[in-house]
Amino acid sequence: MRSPTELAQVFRDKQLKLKPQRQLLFSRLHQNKSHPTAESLYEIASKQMPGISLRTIYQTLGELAEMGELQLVDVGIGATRFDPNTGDHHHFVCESCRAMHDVDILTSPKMSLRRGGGFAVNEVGVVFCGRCNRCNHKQQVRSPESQAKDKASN
Amino acid sequence: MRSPTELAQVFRDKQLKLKPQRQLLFSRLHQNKSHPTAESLYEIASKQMPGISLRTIYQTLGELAEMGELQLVDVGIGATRFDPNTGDHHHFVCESCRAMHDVDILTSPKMSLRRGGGFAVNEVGVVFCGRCNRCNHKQQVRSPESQAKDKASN
DNA sequence: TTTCTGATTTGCATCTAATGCTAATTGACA
DNA sequence: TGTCAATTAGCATTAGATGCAAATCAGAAA
Repeated sequence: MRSPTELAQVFRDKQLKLKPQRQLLFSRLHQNKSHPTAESLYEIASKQMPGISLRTIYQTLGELAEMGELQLVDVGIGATRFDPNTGDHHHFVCESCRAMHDVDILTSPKMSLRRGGGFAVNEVGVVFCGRCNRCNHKQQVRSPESQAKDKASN
Repeated sequence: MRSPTELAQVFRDKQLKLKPQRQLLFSRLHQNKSHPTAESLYEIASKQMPGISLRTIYQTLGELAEMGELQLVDVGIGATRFDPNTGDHHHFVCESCRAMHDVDILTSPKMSLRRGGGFAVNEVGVVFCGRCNRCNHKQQVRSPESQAKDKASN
């Protein structure tokens, strides 16, 4: 995703308005490596701009995605994640805390270009599931409360 | 997934009952390569057993998945698919008709075992997106009605 | 600066997919 | 045949997301 300043220019060029809600989201998303959901962005944005609507978050995220500024990542568990890193890469998801991390591409180009069974492949998504570093170090039996705590601290 | 007969035995051994609803689902799932959703199984099952509950479909699918007889495939668009092929393989999804097809594994074992960035990887899911054979041959502009028709015929 | 207008925001209703809960039913064994 | 726990089915509820319409407002034009 481009910088907030660059995005502002893009929006101006397209005759789109630069409301403070958008600018806030631009800045919260730029170089954000946490793969936030709409809800988590809503919480973050609400701190700076109480009263901002969740609907607006969805709206803006959708627009940015459509403009190719954001990558949508949906691994099937929970909500869609939004990734400002639009380069060629894949994702690791921790089964325990659900944190998501970028994984630099390691599939061979052949894999992406492969045609098999008559399919024309446009995209290849690879999702690695497992336990992240942090969760690996907490191997004890965990209470649901402490798991909830984990989740909240992401 | 094992055959309906084998499954019946497994269920008996576990003191689980063999209601006709279950037996129907066993037979509809066995060697089913269509990657059905709960809803689509519901439609199919309803034809043979009008009045069967969608809740029962979800229930039974969940049990079979927990027993390792079914693989859950969730690519983030629409509902979870259920795959009786529990072997090591991946999936192709057609962006146009949403049909899903098995793709025999082509990731190297190294990829599955890989550890990177401190992650302990348990599973690697690869999803290929594109256009299937059939949809590739219908490149004309399509009306929403004809697309709906496609969807219904899966 | 003021006016105007269409883009944005927001709140609410709605939707899909799925699960929780409970009363009623029933398979299978004694 | 009777018993009882497993199962079913219906209904409520949830999470995540989108559709819609009224109110608001950024920014161009006057």
